[in-house]
Amino acid sequence: MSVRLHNTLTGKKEPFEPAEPGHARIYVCGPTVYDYAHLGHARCYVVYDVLVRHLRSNGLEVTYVRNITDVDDKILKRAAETGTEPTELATRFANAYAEDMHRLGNLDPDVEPRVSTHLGDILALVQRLIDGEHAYVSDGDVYFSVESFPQYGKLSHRDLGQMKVGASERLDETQATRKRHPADFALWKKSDEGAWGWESPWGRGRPGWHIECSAMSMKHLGDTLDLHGGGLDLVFPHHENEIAQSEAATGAPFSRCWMHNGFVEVDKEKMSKSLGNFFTARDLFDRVEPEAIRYFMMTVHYRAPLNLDWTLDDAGNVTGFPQFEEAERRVAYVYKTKRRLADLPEKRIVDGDGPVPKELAEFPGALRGALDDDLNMPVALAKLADFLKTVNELCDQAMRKKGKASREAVAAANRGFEALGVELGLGTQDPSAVLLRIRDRRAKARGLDAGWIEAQIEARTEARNLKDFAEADRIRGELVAKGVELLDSTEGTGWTITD
RNA sequence: GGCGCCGUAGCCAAGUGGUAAGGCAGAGGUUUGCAAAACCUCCAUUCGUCAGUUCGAGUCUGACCGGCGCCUCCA
Repeated sequence: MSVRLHNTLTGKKEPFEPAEPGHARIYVCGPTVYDYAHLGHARCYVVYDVLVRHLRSNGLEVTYVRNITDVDDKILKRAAETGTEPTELATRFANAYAEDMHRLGNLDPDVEPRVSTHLGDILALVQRLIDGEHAYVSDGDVYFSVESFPQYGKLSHRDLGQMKVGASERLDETQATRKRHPADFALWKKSDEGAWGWESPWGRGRPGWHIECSAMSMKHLGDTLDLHGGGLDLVFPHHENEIAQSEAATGAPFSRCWMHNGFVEVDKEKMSKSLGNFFTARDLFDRVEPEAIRYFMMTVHYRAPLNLDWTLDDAGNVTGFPQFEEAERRVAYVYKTKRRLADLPEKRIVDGDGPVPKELAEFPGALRGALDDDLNMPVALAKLADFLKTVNELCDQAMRKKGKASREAVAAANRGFEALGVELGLGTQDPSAVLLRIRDRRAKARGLDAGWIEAQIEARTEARNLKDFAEADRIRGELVAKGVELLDSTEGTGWTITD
């Protein structure tokens, strides 16, 4: 089975085959580090993380490059507003970003190039475009001439003549007067004396937004990439411009496949920094297990919009995120099931006893099959639901009086959890640690003290031992009223917090 | 004006032209001192509307209604 992906360039699902058999070269547009990563970023990078994991599990060697834009006018602006040095600000948010990515369970890219360390490559590429008459110098700026690249618009399927110039009402008037064509875009922007900038053959300045990705991707992956990814908002102009400048420079196709993920939305509107309607990943980490955020990102197909809901109190404060809470329950279910399986007593496991349930045996393949089909993560989660149900059934059976589980079935279940981690990056943590963290976070949110709860449980256990069920139920009723759910078992009484 | 996306149960959400996955919520049940957890059963004759193509359409075509994105800040 081969991986099929939707290619923005052709608008179709196509088999993904790297130019060099067995080795995929992938570039994903990373963030501009002037603020914390929000849920839109989280979604994007979880999507490409799953892609890379899946391609690797299919036996491909993957070189995954994801840049960090640490030189940009937004950084400059934010630095000025906050009285920070631009470099310092960028470093701070780049570090925070790395931490957020780790908490989301994303693997590190193989290369994480930064604009600040690739100025030489950028200058060389700009010069090459000028030499090839695809770019021109204008009053200290350098612009790419879109008319010099007849295929301009092929990615976003638009025609230069039919685009409404200034439709976004964001025209830069200074630039407009320096351009030959309104769609020409800056490769290099003039910086004032003393302002953030670098020396160049055209004077002191800084790179335009698009040129960095061309320069850095070609430097680390060569002239032609197998796949280039990013958010849907990058199709135009960012990726269109990358294609134009790269292909104009090299004459080679820039990327063989283009992949774009849909937005996280709020009230059906795109979540974005400029609209101010965003929640940062960190805001959410305080409320739910980071893995629940990762899980939530997989509940919708990556190209479809993902609408976010939350609840408010009378004062308008955010009280909760139902979708994340549901995702957290599912993540807890994954770990509870994994722990049950691991805790099956050895004496309950017997050799050669009965067939392995097909939901267990077939799960790794089902997971791969779902991801092969344009990274269909919702289907992968549906297969996961079937798998977990069957694992619990296996455990239920084993734990019944005189119950047994076959060693083969247990082994198949373990292989299933392994596949889950490899493919989706879920369920790889220590179950008890995750479950305890979830419980403690919820208890804290309700202002409950674990010591007090456990003292209550002890009192109840004593009452139960004396068969004083009225008292035992009274204590439990009190705890339930506070959101504490008790779980009696042969090993004692555990507790969780309802949400 | 141009390009593109979406509309599936109370909610979320998959769905190669062959007769509606999965999750949440809800209803019964197994289990339990009672619960919880876990498991089992049930829960869309129907896929925004109307036409058309087809033996057959949620899936293809057209029109319409409703929502959204992009057209040089964006993941």
